[in-house]
Amino acid sequence: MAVLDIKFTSHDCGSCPIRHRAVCARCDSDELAMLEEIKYYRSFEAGQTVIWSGDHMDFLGSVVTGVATLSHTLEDGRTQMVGLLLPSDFVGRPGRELAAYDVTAITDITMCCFRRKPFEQMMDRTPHIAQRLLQMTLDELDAAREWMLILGRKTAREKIASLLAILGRRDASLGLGGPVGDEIVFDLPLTREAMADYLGLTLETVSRQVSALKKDGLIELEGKRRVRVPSYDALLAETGDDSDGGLMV
Amino acid sequence: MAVLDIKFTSHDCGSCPIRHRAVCARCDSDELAMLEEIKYYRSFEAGQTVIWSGDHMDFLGSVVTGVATLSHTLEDGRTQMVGLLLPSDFVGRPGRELAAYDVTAITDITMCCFRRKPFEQMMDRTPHIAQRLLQMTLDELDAAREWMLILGRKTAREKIASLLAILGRRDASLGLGGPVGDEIVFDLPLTREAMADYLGLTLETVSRQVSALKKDGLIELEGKRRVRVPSYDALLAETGDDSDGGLMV
DNA sequence: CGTGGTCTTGACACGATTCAAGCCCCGTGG
DNA sequence: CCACGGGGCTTGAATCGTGTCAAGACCACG
Repeated sequence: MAVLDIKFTSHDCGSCPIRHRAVCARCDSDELAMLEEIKYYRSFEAGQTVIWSGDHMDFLGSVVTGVATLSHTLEDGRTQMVGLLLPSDFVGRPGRELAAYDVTAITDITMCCFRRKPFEQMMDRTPHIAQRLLQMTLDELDAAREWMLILGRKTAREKIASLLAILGRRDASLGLGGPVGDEIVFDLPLTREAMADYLGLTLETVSRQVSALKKDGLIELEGKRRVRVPSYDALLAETGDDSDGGLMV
Repeated sequence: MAVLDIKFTSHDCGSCPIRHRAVCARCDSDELAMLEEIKYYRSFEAGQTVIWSGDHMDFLGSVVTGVATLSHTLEDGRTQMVGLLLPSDFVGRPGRELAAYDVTAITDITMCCFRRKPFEQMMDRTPHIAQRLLQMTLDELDAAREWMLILGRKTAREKIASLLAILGRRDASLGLGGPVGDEIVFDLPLTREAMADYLGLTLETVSRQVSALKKDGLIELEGKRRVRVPSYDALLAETGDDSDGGLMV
């Protein structure tokens, strides 16, 4: 997490760490200047709720640093995570005033927030923002569908393996802990309970299956939150996906 | 299904039954004329596969009549439906050449197909199409997230009740079988197996829970495929969602 | 050194799956 | 006209995986 935990304080889009991946990725300098007019930063500590489902949202925004979650809760307390928000991910839906999900910071986070009305007006005028948002939304939809397969059809062991594979793939693509053979190492930004809410399991089952994968030599733990995967391919074989990798993008 | 089963043969967008809900909804007459240039119709019979995951797709398109599904299959045969495509729903992803999911007709269907390349060029030029596609994609993402909650956290009984509530809500919104009290009646376009693939269950469990809901008076069946719900509110109470209706849109 | 949060492990219960048998309905062919 | 066959569906019995409840370990922090 070291890289992601740096508090981002500058107000200059030019030096923003998510400049080229967020909703503003395609904007030119004029458009960025307009965004600077309507944006502000907010920070939340790990564990804080950013927004409650049903709340009025007067902003839309991007996660700049840290990790947050989107989740649904049933009245009896069962909760299902429906989105894992990493740096550059977008929060809120243009045209919707009331939040549809709970948003919770699970590490300390910084968000870049745009005032709703001017942002929506800007979306209508500058296609670059809408184009990028469409691309990001299509990516999220793909991720949601892969996730649905995990929730609906995989065993507990396959679910854990899939989650670790997804997190590992992401960190590998960021170039943290470069590839040595197909070994990968990464930090787990989720508690056992958050993993359970992601996967539709109980935290006890998560704990048992993590232990089982460890016993079988598929993963090693340094502390509770740092994971070493000696063979990424061996891990993939435990996900139940097609042998070609499964995680088509 | 009577209304949806009508074969649509005209090539004139003006009289198209999904003119105002599909990806072309915002297009003006000039834009429609351009679409007419690059479109063609295809029909598939119930049970036919429209596209296999991994196939090259040389078109994008909309379901005009009938019902189709999007699904993932694991190598050992477990399958999870990840999309239920109703008239006006869009198939394919701009910029992606290879299909990511299997598309299957579950009733006879008609599709309005656009040749890929010219459609993608047109998307870049005319914001009306991209705007509408963004809106539709955001709706699908919401549906996928509601679906994830169902898959991850609901019991078999709640899953069945939720699916029936979703299908009933849709048919009610189309004004078929108008509201009498809160009774609704609708056709079930899905087999027990398709319902199972939707909900991450086995077909036996689906059958058992449908029987249980029937025994408890929450639904009545006329034949296997026509459902009467005497009280929609009572059905909602079985979904496990918040009492306020849960299905926020 | 105590406290609280997080995680692990065990024993047991229960809900969903699996495997199997048979029903219902409709279309086909004798 | 009826027998036959098959697809879709239902139901039962046994099994298995995951959830539930409970106890305790580990670790950071005051």
